[in-house]
Amino acid sequence: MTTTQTKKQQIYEAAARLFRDKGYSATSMRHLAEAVALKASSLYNHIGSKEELLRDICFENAHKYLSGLQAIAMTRDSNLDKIKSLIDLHLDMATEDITSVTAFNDEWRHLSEPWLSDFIQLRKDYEKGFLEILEAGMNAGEIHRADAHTLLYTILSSIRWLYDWRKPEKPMDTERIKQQISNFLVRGLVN
Amino acid sequence: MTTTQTKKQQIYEAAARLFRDKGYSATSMRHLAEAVALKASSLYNHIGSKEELLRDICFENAHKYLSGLQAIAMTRDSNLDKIKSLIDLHLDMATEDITSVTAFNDEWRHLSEPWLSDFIQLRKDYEKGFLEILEAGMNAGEIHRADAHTLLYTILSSIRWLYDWRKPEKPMDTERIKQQISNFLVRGLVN
DNA sequence: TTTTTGCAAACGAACGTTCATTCGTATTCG
DNA sequence: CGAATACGAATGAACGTTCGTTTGCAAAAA
Repeated sequence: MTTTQTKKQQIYEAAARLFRDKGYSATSMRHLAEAVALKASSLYNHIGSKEELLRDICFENAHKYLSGLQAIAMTRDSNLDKIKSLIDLHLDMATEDITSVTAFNDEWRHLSEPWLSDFIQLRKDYEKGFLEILEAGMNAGEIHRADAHTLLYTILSSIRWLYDWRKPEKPMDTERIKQQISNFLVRGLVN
Repeated sequence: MTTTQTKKQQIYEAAARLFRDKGYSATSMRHLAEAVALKASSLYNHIGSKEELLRDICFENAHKYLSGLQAIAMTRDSNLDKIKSLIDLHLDMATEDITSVTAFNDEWRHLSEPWLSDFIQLRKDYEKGFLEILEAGMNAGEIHRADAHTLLYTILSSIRWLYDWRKPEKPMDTERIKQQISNFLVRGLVN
């Protein structure tokens, strides 16, 4: 059974993919319309504006990351296990929705005020929560001591290629790749 | 003594910075002109076109990476030491020229044919050389066995935040950060 | 019938670029 | 020397094109 999508959903998915492939600025409404078999003017029967598309995509993903972080933070797991869960969260988001994550990492800068400030605040909140777990892990002797900011950004960046990589030359086993990345990062962290 | 720059050099540097901050498509010639205290039409006394700027920046960096790789590959170092040198190469490029590296990693996709194909070929060559060293390191038992592509892309991505990160809140000790990133990655690689 | 959807046409704005012209400063020539 | 010439650099105006978006109206769905 192929799940039926509303035209609005189709537009949002096509927009996310185009924003990823060409970037927000290089994506025109006429291109987007073509991707969903419409004319540009018809798009406005379903959406408000081009920036509204970007805005919704960015904030939807930001909230996914934040709620994922909060769920992990309130468990009773060890700090190392929390970090492993966070890495898994990023890997899952990257593999399950390879289009939208780029918006969260790259295209948000094309937001205009006041949403730009709002988004930056959400990102800061996320980083703060992640940093606290990293530092707690260091204080507990679970992970190698280093500048937490450096570790955080290195971890976040290292997963970017998964949704950034455009050449699906082989449908490689996603689970295997995820585990290898996780292994690699955790080996670099643990004491 | 402040070294005197030609207007052309100023334009290229401003362009690299704008391409990094706003992206190629969102950077207008009128913006760029303002950044070097000119009117848009005056830019064309010094440069050929907007895309020529992108092209030169992309290929200059691509060749820097490739020559760095070749120099490292022909040494008699162990494979692990070669990988350490490659990581250092990326860290050095990222910290010494924080503007242009983005072009190499992100903005090259806005090139048009035939330069786009040429650039992709250069990137493939680079990846091939890096992969060979990684695989040799695995065969020699120097680094942990895993899918080499996965390791390569994870390493390359993990360094991106250095030139991507826009908030120089503290002038943190660059050498310290570089060493911590290198430590983190090498710990994840070694057997 | 009322509401939703699609489209052609058109809007002002911004885009990269070209053009004729001007200004200042060297270089050449009488 | 002074006058004539050449040239690099900067500019405002305008070009054709594309941009995001609006409008008015027809067809389809409810």
